[in-house]
Amino acid sequence: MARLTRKETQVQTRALLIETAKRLFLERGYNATSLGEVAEAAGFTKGAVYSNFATKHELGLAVLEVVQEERVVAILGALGDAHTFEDRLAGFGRWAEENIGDIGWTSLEVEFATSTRQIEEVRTALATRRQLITGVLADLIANEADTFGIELDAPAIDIATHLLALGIGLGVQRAFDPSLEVTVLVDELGRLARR
Amino acid sequence: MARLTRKETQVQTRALLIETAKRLFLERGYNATSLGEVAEAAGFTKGAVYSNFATKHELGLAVLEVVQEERVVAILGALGDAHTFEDRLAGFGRWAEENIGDIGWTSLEVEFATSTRQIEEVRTALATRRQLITGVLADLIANEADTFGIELDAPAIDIATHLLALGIGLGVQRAFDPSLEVTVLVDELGRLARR
DNA sequence: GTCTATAAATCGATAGAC
DNA sequence: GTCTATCGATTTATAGAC
Repeated sequence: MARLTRKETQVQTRALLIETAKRLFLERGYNATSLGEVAEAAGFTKGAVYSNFATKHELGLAVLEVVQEERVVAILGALGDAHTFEDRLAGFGRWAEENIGDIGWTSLEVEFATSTRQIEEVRTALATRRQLITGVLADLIANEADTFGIELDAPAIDIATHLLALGIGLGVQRAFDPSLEVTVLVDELGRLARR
Repeated sequence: MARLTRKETQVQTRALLIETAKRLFLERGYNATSLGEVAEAAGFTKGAVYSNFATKHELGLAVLEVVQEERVVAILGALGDAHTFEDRLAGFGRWAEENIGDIGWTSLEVEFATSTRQIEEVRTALATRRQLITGVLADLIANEADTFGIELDAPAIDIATHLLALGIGLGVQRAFDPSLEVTVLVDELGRLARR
């Protein structure tokens, strides 16, 4: 292993801070987690955090970026390499049951978004990312429809918006009421796909 | 005007505190509003708040209760006294466009729910209220379907869960991205109703 | 029941040494 | 770039007077 350059160690530190913050934010929530706790858990002090992130919400944005990327990758992976539409739908269903509102992805996104709504910089960043993610999901839907010869009765972007909102709404409610089933999301996807 | 008894003045104070807190929570958010600000804006001091509410989240729960009641009443009112199904649907559409994610109802509910997720007492209270509201909405849907002879292809409770989640998801996203249209909700309602 | 005063704790952010 | 030390501001919550 070659010695790391300064640039490399900084990238490493930054990544470690984001990873640690992600874990703590998911476990305890954004507001309930202090920068000091993040720093200590990562093996640094607050100074290291502020050397890499100007403010707490900048760290929050970085964490959210990672989380959202992972979520997109997870959805793609959930569809798997199945070759029939039913199998792919089933794969998504299994993923949804295990992930919607369970680990806390949705809670974190939503807590962060609502808690920082005063900060214009954060608001626009979240809006941009929302549009990006919706677009990716829409492309995925359009591609699935094309592959399996399904006719969509609404623009893919509308269906994506619909499903994303449904997932957020179910996830945030499920976080405080685990009795809420997410089957409605899977059912709806099947319905949207078939009509 | 007869002189108020002690009990009456306390009820009045409590109501005034809730009303003031509601306004500030909606404007600035739950976390960003301190109890001192609430007390001062209502013309009291923090002592008065703590005489009526044991903790901040207890005040938050009281505010949310009022907000949720108002929301249910508003939905009922939005349907209006129209006698055709199309008119009632149109009334709901107008209400949705003006209210979903605009004033901040959804943001407040969601911010409060996610920020207090550690507090078991709050969690169960929110879960109970969620089930209650979903039930009320389900009854409303079943009643509308019955009145206008519409056949529902899913249990009313599932449709209610679906619409509520959709409204929350759209509202929370619209709070930070006003470019998001809510027509998808109205469209979906019409679709759910007709099939 | 409300007010005054204050406790007690925390947190985000900064300054300066290394 | 990271650490130590600390500031400064704020907050929830409490104790005691009225």
